[in-house]
Amino acid sequence: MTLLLRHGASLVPVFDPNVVTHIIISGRDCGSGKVADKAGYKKMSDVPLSIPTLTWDWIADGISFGKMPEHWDAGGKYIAFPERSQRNSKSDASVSNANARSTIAKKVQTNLERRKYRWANTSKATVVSGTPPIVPEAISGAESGVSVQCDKDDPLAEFYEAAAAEHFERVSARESDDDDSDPGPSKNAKKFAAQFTCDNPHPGPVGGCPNQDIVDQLSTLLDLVKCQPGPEPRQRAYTYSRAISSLRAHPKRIKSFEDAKRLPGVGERTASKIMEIIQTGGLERIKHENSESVQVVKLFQGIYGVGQNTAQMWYNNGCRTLEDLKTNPRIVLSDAQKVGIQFYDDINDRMPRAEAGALFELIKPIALSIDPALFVEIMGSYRRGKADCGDIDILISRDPSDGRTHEGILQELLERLVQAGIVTEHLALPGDFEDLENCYRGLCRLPNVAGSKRRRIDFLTVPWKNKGGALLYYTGDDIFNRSMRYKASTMGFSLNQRGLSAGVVRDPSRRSIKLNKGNIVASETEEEIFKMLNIKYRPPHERVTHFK
DNA sequence: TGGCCAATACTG
DNA sequence: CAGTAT
DNA sequence: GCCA
Repeated sequence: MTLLLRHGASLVPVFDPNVVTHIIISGRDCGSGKVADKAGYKKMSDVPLSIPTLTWDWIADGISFGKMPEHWDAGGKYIAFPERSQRNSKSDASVSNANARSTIAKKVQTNLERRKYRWANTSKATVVSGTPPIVPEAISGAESGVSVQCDKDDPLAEFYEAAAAEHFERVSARESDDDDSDPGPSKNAKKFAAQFTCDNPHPGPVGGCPNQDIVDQLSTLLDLVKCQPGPEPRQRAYTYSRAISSLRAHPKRIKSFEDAKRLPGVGERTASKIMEIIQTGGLERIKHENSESVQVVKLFQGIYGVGQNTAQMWYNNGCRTLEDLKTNPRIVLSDAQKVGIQFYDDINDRMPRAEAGALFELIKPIALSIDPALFVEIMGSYRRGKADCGDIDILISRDPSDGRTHEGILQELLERLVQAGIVTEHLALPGDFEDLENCYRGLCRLPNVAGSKRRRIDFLTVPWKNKGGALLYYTGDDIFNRSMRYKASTMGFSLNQRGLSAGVVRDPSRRSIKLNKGNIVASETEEEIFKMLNIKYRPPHERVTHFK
């Protein structure tokens, strides 16, 4: 230590990335975790790369040479944690800006060529003659037409009330889970049904929720918490979302702390927050959490392929804007992330229901033209009847009773979709197209529509016998899924996209660890899975987020 | 105080 | 394997 | 953060 000080170094009591220029590691007993911890980071990867971690040798050599070695990283001789610099600094020389940008488009193709599969030329976006025409009004009228459509034409509209009624009983009676202990119609059900629409803006005008302001504030807080890394914020976020659901479902205005606390999923802390919102109209906590770092991290997490950890790391490295990411030579973007940045706004936009429908109506005939016996279904929020969709999920399967399967279909389909200018970029390709079960993620757009946005699209293929499990799984919504999975696990089952398994043996202390995989007992249809779990069947539009 | 929000595929 | 995504 |  004294040696360092004598040679002009200064030691700081508290690690501050703006002050500290080097981290010197002495002794081999010092693991990376320890260093990261000292610096106030969870992991070494969180430490800004601008601050080198060097071994004591750097000091020793520096002193013996009379001056510090110029290139501390030359040969990696003094690097204390090689794995840290490796992933990013490797690119220092290789990636220049212009280079990086111009390769984005090409990367997609490289991505394809990398695999052993053959693809149509992506860059040729001109439309092929076989493309079915788009019904213009389906698109152009989408903006204003949706709400109207839901009121009048939407066959799903009538289901909302029933769903709302059931929901209300569950919440008010504190029923446990989705099981079907039917207490009979409640007289409040109808009154509540009218307000349930605030939960789902689609069927009608928003604004009927008596606690909308509270919901909004808590949702804001939820958003801020969600982008923080680590399991704790994740749990808190889940708690908030439960409280919000509960609040949304509550038919009456919350007036007191006791009112709030009575809601399932609302405890002391949240009740206090609710009171603060009622009294002041806002939440101090939101201002507190909404720091620059959180905002930037949120921005970065909007990039496909960037999660909490990567976003935080980039922030710690000094990046603040999307431009920074493209410019900073230390940042190495994956192919998917490049696409994610290029179409940042498109991808983070939701599409009108009509657009999802139009895309599906383009895609389905193309799939059927390959094999008319295919089962092609759109899932996700579209299947649940939502008025806008974040992405398109398409399930493909085929009844093998005639001895044929859907093997190889996905690859063929994707080639045609690329050719037709519908699928435009790929994000993740299946490991093996010959498999009967695989998943694809990419971007698509409406061809023939000037300025149509890129939309996220997923294709999933499953063996016929798993069709029900997959449908259930990918139709969601996520809270509904979790609820079902949770119930399944408490009943000794396990539910995944392949179906419902029985005889699963779990580690008693850590239930997530399965000691025994069990056997699938229900999977071909959604109905049989519901039945097996003793849950009354719910059509997709009733699988809306609700508390238990 | 510990569990909850699972289970699985692709990327690098 | 860690991170991300569904 | 909530709940058993």
